[in-house]
Amino acid sequence: MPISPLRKDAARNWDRIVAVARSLVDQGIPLQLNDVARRAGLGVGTVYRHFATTEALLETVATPCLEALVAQGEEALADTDPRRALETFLARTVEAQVTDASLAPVAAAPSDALPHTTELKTSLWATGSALLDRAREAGVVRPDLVSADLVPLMCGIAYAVDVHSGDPADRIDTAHRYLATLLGGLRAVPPQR
Amino acid sequence: MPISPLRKDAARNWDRIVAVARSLVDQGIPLQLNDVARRAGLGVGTVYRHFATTEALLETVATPCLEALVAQGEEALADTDPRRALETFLARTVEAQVTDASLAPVAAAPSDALPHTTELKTSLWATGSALLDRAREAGVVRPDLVSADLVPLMCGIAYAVDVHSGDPADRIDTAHRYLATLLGGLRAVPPQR
Amino acid sequence: MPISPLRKDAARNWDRIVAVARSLVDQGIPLQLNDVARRAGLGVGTVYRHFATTEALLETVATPCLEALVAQGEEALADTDPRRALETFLARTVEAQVTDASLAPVAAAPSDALPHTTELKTSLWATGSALLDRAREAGVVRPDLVSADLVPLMCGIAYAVDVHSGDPADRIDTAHRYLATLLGGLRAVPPQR
Amino acid sequence: MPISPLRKDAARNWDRIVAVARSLVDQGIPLQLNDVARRAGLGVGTVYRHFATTEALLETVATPCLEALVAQGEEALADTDPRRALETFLARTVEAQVTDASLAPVAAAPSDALPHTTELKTSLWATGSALLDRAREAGVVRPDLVSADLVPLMCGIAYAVDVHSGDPADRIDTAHRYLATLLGGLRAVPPQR
DNA sequence: CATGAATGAGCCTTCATTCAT
DNA sequence: AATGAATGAAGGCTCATTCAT
Repeated sequence: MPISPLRKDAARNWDRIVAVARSLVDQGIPLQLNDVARRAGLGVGTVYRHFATTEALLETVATPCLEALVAQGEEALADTDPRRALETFLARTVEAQVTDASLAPVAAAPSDALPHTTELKTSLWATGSALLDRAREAGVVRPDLVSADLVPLMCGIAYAVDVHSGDPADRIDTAHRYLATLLGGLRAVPPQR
Repeated sequence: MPISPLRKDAARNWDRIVAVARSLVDQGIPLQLNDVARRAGLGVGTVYRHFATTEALLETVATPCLEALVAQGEEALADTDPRRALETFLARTVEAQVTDASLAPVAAAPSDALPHTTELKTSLWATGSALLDRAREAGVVRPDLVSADLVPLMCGIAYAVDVHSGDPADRIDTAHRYLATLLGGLRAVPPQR
Repeated sequence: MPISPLRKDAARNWDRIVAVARSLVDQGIPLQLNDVARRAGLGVGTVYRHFATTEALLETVATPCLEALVAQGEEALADTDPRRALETFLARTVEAQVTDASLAPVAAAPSDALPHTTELKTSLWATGSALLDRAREAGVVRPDLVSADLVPLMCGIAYAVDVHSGDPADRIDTAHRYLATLLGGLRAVPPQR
Repeated sequence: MPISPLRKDAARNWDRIVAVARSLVDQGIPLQLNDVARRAGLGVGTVYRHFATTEALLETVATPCLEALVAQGEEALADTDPRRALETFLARTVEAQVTDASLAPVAAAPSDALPHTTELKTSLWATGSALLDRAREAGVVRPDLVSADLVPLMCGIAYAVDVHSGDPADRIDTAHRYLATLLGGLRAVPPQR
């Protein structure tokens, strides 16, 4: 949502822009501010006023979903079973990524256009980190995986689902299958044999 | 290498182009046929004559590496330990991907520019498939992973390594760590608890 | 200062705008009304209400300096030595131009945005003209230079100083040197030889 | 002229571009590569291929004139009268500047787009410098003017002529008058009084 | 009076591809 | 076969000015 309260008409334009961007993202069409402006029936300048860069717009599109994930992270932290807490949280994470095309690029980006995005990502990272630590201490995950690996691995799974590219309806199932496999390996396996 | 025998000068040009492209790929510079032509000291037309599209050139650059992987697949098939065979083969696969920037896009592409690329990829797929089947029959991998998942998962790991983006020298280690985790999960784990 | 009495708040805005513009001019940043508005913490409309064009604002910024020059012109007219009167006046003129970046464009402009600017420039022109005439009658300047040449020559010197572009601290010295040279030539030199 | 020999058609385009640019310069219309392309009936890319920047095109337009000046510099150096040599050279210089609008910006620019331009400017500077030194040694110019002042002063005169802005036909006369004045001052004048 | 959102023409630049030489 | 000039659509971004609130 816009940082400072906007005039009603400006707010309507802001909404339109984000809506158009959302629909483009959903159709897999790359965001271009000129294009967004045209489709929204607005001048380019208007779009640039609201979103200085493509990234800023994309992050704005992704924000609601990131916020939902943050909320789900809170819930996971409340779960007393360390393994279930971690696994549920990661499941929500990959589900979101394979469901909403705006997330993957935002998650993988090394830097953010909007401070708010950074806050959300930091919060998510902290949650994941806490959940992983707790699980590790409980001895339910292998000890050589660290919190800095969580984001790459989740992005990797989402990417794998993209590469798999079967029926769009199967994306979530595939994601679950891949995550389950990874989680199987994440469990504290003594290097067998 | 070029499919049909070329005149000697044409062959030299072909080599130059591929060499330039290889060095660009290694430096992380996106391939552009104009650019390649200039750096190779050739006309654009010459480059287009040899490689109709950027993809064709990229696949050509990737070919030796794919061929090496095919050879390693043969070796793996000769290994009598089903699990070790599979795991070794997958390890070679991800190592190649994180080492050679030309592979990831070729591996992930749903279609190929060159028939030869398709042959190599098909061969690799068949090898992976055979190794996976054998391992599954031996009961050493979980039964819900099918051969169509191998490529996506390997690409996913390579992507995860990219997202991790630490010291380039650590890429192989990171790749091994991620693969080990996945393989841990790949092992025939009874849904615990 | 604003022509007609303004409401107190309007006057405060006017002051802010001019102050911001002055600081921009001093930093060599080109005036843009949008930019000025933002830096002044005002709406663009407010700035446009006060100053219809960039030129109007620039002339307003230049005004105090022009007024000071007019005053110095009065003093020069009171000097009984015709040559010294002229030379001192011209010295003040170029010093002002190389010191205050708002002057050069205003001085060189063939037309003005503000009537008051025209008045000041006319007054300065008249002063220069009178001083030149007096000097010419006294036989201390060459006869082929006319009052219409004074402004161009002073602007030319200021421009030459810009082109010279050495240490900013040397600008005045350079200007003096160039003016001295010109004045040397201005003196009633019989085409020697 | 183009550095390496061009194909006939390319040469024709090069000529067209330069001709269009020349006519724009003569009409006082600012050069814009897109605009030049349109007027020349060529694609933008063609213009960009020949001239990477506006400055490069402008310098190309100015080149013949600069070359002529260089030639006149050679002649001046052959003149045995130190004062006449210097004064004639400077006269040619300002005449060129007020006659050809492409010169002033090129002369005043602190850096050049084309190496050839730099060569020409360097050569001119050296010539002016030599002529000035010779004149100074002969005691016919004041000692405090150095070669680094020549370019600024010539540019200043040209600028003064622009500011004067009378009948275009009078520009050369005005330039001569201003130069004569300056030269009068340049002569070795003991600080009189 | 003040605001500042909206406009959109206008400029710049890149690059994949074609085709005359 | 080789060349490389030409093309021009496409995309990015800025900024002076207007006008609804």
